[in-house]
Amino acid sequence: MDNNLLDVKAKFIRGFSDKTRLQILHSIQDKELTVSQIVEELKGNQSNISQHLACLKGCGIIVGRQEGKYMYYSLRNKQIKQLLIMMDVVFNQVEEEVAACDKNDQLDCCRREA
Amino acid sequence: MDNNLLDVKAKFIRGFSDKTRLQILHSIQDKELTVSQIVEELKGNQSNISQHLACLKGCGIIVGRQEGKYMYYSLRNKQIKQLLIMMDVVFNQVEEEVAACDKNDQLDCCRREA
DNA sequence: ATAACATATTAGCGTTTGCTGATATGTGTG
DNA sequence: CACACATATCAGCAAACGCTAATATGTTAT
Repeated sequence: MDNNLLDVKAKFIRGFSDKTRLQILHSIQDKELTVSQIVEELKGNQSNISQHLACLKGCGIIVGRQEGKYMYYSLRNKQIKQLLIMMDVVFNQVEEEVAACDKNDQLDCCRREA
Repeated sequence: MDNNLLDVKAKFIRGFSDKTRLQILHSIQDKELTVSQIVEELKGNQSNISQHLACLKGCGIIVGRQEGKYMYYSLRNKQIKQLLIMMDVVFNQVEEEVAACDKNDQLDCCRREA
């Protein structure tokens, strides 16, 4: 794969790799929501959520649709939803596997502090 | 979802969100490889690759198997491979979609410098 | 035009990340 | 044992990230 494309792909995936963004994605998994609705749902900070939305949009993961003074966000397409579901499934699987089999092979990515 | 579990899930996904790690995963997608084989294949730095392997292992994405003085790494299970493939497919789709339809909605995640 | 609301953007910060180079650990071999 | 080789870990640094608070932009209603 083209070297630069690989960078873009990494950035694409990084879009999914944050707790707040995962929460946002979950909240709009099946319905469009307004920024303020998302802020409300996550009990988050407006600026913070807005930045994460910009990130997700920049990654191609979500799309925005302006309607009046509201901005509605939703997943870009069905495949993104499927990917989210699959990430979930595989993650849960791995979690179980790790918990059940390898007591010494804990999930604790990179330099995760205690 | 439990708040902490969501953090772990984010870390899990973060495992996939780096160019070098994507390259490593690609190189061991269908076969086990030794650290030095991976270093060779990516033309990378041994320390660097080793750290990325530790990260991938900590994320539960890959597993290591020692054999003599060699350490063989491979994907943890078939589902990880499927997830990788699906990430690929969805990413390519999004890329096309963005390139074809929304000239103004460029893929350029978060604060990606020029 | 002004006011009120919804969202985006900016600045500054502390933390985390990824890299390199040096060093440590581990494993087989003479 | 000493030695070579394979891998892991550490230290230090620069860049990227995520957060908050403040401010700017945009949209509707009065």
